Amino acid sequence: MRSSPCSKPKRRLWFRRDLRVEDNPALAAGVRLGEVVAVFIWAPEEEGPFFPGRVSRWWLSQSLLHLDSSLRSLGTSFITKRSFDTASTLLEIVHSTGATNLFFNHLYDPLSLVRDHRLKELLTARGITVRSFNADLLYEPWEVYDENSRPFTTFAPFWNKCLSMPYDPAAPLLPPKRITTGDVSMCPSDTLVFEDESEKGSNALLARAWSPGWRNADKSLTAFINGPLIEYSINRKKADAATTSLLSPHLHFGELSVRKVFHLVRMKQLVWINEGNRAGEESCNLFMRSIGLREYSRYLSFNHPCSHERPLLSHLRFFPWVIDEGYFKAWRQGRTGYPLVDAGMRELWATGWLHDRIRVVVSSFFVKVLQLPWRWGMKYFWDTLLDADLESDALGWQYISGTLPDGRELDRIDNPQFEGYKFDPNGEYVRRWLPELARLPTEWIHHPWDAPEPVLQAAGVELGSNYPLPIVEIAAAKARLQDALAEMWQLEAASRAAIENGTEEGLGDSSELPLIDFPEEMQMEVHLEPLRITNNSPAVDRRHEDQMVPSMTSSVVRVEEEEVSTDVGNIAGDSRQEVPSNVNFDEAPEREEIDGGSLPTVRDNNVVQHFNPARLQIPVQSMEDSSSSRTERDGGVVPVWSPPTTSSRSEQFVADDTGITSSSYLQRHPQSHQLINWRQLSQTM
DNA sequence: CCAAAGTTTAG
DNA sequence: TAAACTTTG
Repeated sequence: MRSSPCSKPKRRLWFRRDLRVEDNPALAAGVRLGEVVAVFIWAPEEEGPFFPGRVSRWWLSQSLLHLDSSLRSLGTSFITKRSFDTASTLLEIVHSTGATNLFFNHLYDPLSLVRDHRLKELLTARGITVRSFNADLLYEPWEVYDENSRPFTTFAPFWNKCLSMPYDPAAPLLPPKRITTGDVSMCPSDTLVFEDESEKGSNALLARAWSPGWRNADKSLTAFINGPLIEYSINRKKADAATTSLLSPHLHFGELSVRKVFHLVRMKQLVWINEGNRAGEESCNLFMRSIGLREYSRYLSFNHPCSHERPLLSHLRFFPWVIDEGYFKAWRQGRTGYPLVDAGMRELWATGWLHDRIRVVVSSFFVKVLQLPWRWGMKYFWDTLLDADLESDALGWQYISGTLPDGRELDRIDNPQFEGYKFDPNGEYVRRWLPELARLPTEWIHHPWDAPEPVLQAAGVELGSNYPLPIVEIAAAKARLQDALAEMWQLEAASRAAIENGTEEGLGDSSELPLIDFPEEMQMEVHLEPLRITNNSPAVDRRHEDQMVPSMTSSVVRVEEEEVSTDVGNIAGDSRQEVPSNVNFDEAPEREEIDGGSLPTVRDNNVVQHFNPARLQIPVQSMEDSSSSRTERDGGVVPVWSPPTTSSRSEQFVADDTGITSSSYLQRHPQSHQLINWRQLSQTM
């Protein structure tokens, strides 16, 4: 009965961030149709500045081991390849295994959008059938549109729409019972190295707290749903308790299917609704909302692929960021003088983890009090977080920075002292992570600078010596922020006027300037006590350019013994900008229908993109272009990701008939609702 | 019933 | 911080 090997379709299955065998549509499709060769390609240099950080690489390595053993026990081998060019490596594997098909699951970060499209063209041109699937989202970004068939630009209506779609997210697929392996005798695996010697010690600690791998992810999900979920609505505000799901790293690497999460949580919710358990019901809503934010981050990334490096609201281009690496360093080290902020930063450093609320606190402090460029902070998160996720982190930082239409107000400064008493009322969190303040009474724990001298003495705290005074006073930060915003609006107005007058070189249209790189070695002298800024401090160094992230290697000092070393940033310091490839999207077809499946594609008729991963420049889909064509659930037709049109109408986030009343802030600054005009940008890029 | 005062909530 | 929602006089 066996057909000859030649006539049997041979699938190649390309794993990326879908490291599971359960509910993996690409895997399921492959298994259904023939022999399968499973592949993982490690080409981190292609990620440009977003080379994974130490903890993230550790997780990946563990997850791959786990997947490898699953695949082997199902009957197939798992090929791993070290590569500097995914495309050529894939071609190589295709040839050496005689594969006729390539299956994989979608990714939505800007780099993958471009790379996957290019790969598909490349392989299709060589007679390989390529199919791609949704394994990462409840609904594909191109399935969710508003009543005018345009993409949503704010979260709440987006999420409402997701929750009221005419069809449910696909039900999870069971793992295959057995996988027929393809011939891999000509395709040896490379041994992948994810850590260097200096990182081993720190990584060993991670294994005590975390268990990567899809089966463990599944266990964590079950444990969460049967445990903390019911109290989630109450507990999620506490910085110090393990009451969140802790699923984000599992989700990032696709060890866990969000669709499974969705269906299990909803089943639980129905039970609680039946029991009349309001808190449980609400907990499910809130938890699913945070899953929704993850969905939205992909949605935004798909519709605005530059969101990881450029503000989505155009006026933010004119914000005069404070360029102060001393601030940056103090923030990273947890030496800002604000206990809640510092505790968070120490926890992040020590564990690669941070409670969601604390992420908001430290990033909002970073942007609003220190006024450092948000991309620096995002990069540091990227390097240190176990669940570092480009789309989610870009969404978070843009939200905090006020560069989203529904983000935090630009002129709002949260006071870490008050937030401290809100999220850590007893100071336990601060005491855990700041041993130098451990003996301070709760009354003063979140504002030691106000404490009477005898109290400080009794607690062994010497401000300015073993714990810093506030690096910037809140009142000074407020004043400074007002100045910066005034300057920003002035420049924005000037620029608009210049453009209207046809004086093309609009004043300070800074996003067109090259991003400024920092010198490799920074001669910041190590001041244990960073300069304090008060109301009468001299002017700070401000710049409008959206700067590159400075190298963190050279500037981090050991302040505590437990700070192993600064491997966190060492990758960032390497020069790995050498992955140039010119991408030309000229030939993209209008509509893709290849073996029933296709992936999001990028197309640009006018411009040959010089694709430099270190600085992605992709023309962005305009609101008007959004195709409204519907997608079938699995492997259906996908709208081509279209280029900007020539129309120059700028997108508005209107707060009109939908009943969103505009705040006084918005009345003063209506531009706060206006998306950056990507079309204009892309024409000059 | 209204308005003021208090409470909650936001990624 | 500030807006929306709830409680109270």
